[in-house]
Amino acid sequence: MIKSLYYRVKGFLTPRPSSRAFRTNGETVSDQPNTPTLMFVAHRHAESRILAHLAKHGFDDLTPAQARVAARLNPAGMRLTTLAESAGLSKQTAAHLVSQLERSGYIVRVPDEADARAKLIRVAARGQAAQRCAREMEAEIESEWRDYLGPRRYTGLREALAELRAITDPYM
Amino acid sequence: MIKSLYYRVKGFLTPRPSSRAFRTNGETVSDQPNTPTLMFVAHRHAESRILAHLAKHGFDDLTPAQARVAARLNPAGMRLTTLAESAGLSKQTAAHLVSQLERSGYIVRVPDEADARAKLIRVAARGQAAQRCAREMEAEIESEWRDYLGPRRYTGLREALAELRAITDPYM
DNA sequence: TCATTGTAGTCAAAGGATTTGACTACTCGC
DNA sequence: GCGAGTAGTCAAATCCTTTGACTACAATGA
Repeated sequence: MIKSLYYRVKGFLTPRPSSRAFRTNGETVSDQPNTPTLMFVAHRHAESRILAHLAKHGFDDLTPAQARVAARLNPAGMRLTTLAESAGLSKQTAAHLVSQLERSGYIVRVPDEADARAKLIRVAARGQAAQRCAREMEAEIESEWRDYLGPRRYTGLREALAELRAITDPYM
Repeated sequence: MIKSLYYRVKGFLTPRPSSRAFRTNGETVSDQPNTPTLMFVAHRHAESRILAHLAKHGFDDLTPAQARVAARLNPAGMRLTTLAESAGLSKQTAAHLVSQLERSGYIVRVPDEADARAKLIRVAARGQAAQRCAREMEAEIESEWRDYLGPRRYTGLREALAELRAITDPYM
């Protein structure tokens, strides 16, 4: 028996409500996509809520791609190539988004003392404010997830995802 | 003590190796991003491998966005609106991608008997072949992840993700 | 020292993806 | 039938990403 398709109700193992097809208006839709797709769905949900939260607090000039790349920046400063690699973008795409973020006042580019070819991308005051704003919603979402799954399972989820980085994140 | 930052080695609780900063060439990079970002990283890895696998087997005219939308189709047929909603796209974007997929022979649009306004998007033979091809790599990735995390933790990951759909997937 | 090789970042053009707003055709409930 | 709502389309504008070529500086080793 495939255990994961069942759950416990009043002491019995019962098919999950989600394991039926739904929307049966002439079309049928199978459920439980593969694991990567499940990750995509949850990520998209979180991202759009964070973006909406930012927009509501005055950071309404951030596009999704800009926000995604800005989320990886730390105050200490980062090189473009490192940023691109960590965000999974080409240097050109990263440079394009960084230029937009610079124009909007979220970041600044300063020379890198250690290497005259390089520049450090630093989070400006406005960028730090945006990061704080984003972190508010992130915390809210994570606590919703923790409440829904329970602390034990939520921690397990996070740890499993963190460890998967070792075999999925080319930046590591 | 924050438990999740520690792991068990030879009976002791030890800081995770990943909880140091890395890339210390003048820049520092903090690690362990938030949970949604961890999901994003793993999903991106899987998606690009699936796309590469498809390209290697003759499905090299699929763009990422096309593949993402095609992955949600089932052979029974689906309406555009349903597809758009399930993929998290606007109707217009979905229609655009579906037209491309139709031109490339992956899907066909047939009238919906139940509603003269609607059409059913059906996966054509080429589309079914592509879906089989994609599923090969999906299975490979899932089994790698299972091997890496162990069956127990992998199942926990999958179940947690599946249950999160209830509060993150507007389509459900 | 100087030539070679490689890395950091930029420019520009092309194409792909997505949104916005307006529109037609059809359905459903009253 | 009539009004409100739904399924899908058209077109324009914008955003995102890739490709290829390029400049400037760094690191290596003869």
